[in-house]
Amino acid sequence: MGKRGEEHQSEVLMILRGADRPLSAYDVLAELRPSNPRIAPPTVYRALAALSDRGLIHRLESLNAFIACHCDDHQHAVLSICDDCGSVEETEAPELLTNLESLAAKSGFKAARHVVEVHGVCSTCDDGKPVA
Amino acid sequence: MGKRGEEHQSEVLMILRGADRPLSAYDVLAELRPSNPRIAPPTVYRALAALSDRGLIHRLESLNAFIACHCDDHQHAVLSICDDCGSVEETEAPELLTNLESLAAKSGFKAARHVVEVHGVCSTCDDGKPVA
DNA sequence: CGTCATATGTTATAACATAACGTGTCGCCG
DNA sequence: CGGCGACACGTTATGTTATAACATATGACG
Repeated sequence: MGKRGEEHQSEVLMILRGADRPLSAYDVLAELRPSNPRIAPPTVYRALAALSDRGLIHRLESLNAFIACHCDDHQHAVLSICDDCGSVEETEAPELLTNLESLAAKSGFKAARHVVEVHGVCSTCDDGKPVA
Repeated sequence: MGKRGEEHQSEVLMILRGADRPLSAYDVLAELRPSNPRIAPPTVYRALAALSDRGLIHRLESLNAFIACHCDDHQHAVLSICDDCGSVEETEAPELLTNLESLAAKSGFKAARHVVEVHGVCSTCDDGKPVA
């Protein structure tokens, strides 16, 4: 089997980069199937976990879905999720996340990982309905 | 059937208040079963959704689980989740969340709901292993 | 060349969540 | 008072997300 794992990772990354919205693990699986008919969920999840560890994708915890990362600073990204069109914006906010850590640290909590997601309506969708 | 729904809500709230760790919807279901043998998942999810709307419980998106809320300010809570013992601390951080909103607003995004969760190790667990 | 450690593939199932439909309750209007 | 319409709740069934457990392939090393 050798390096099939890494090949899956790059294939998954391509798929996510080509998507204009978050994809679930099973969405990715479905896109993988044509070229890899016998692929199974654990393979996809392993590839997603590895890519996430390497800082190449974000997992959207509140959506159970994934997007390719476009940040310089993967660890300090804030994700703005449009509940209307499903698009996601990445914003880098190192200061805010530092504040968050120090806040937690006040009670002796050692932060290792952050989940910062904002749900709302993106500017494009908001323009479509300025009044209501 | 009348008010059975609200009765379920208060029973669910009691269960969550009595728990010292986050409970999944199915954990709650299991605790409801003895007194309500025929209860089904949608009933539990409806009760949880209603309690969440009312600001009485938090949903932990990164855990797919729920805790009772002890905050004054439910909307502006930050949740610190110990990956070691599973305990969760609620911290109120209205300023931080205001900053978060204005950050998102810079690109025209209208925030409606936040998910701010920090994973790490709580002070109690950290004391247990000061070196490693 | 054997065997051990590790990564990957595969099967099966566990855990989480909701769609869709049936049924009871209540208010409203005749 | 009785029927009927709206809505909430219960129930069945199923869809979606995730991982445990085991099988198999690969490569390192003696």
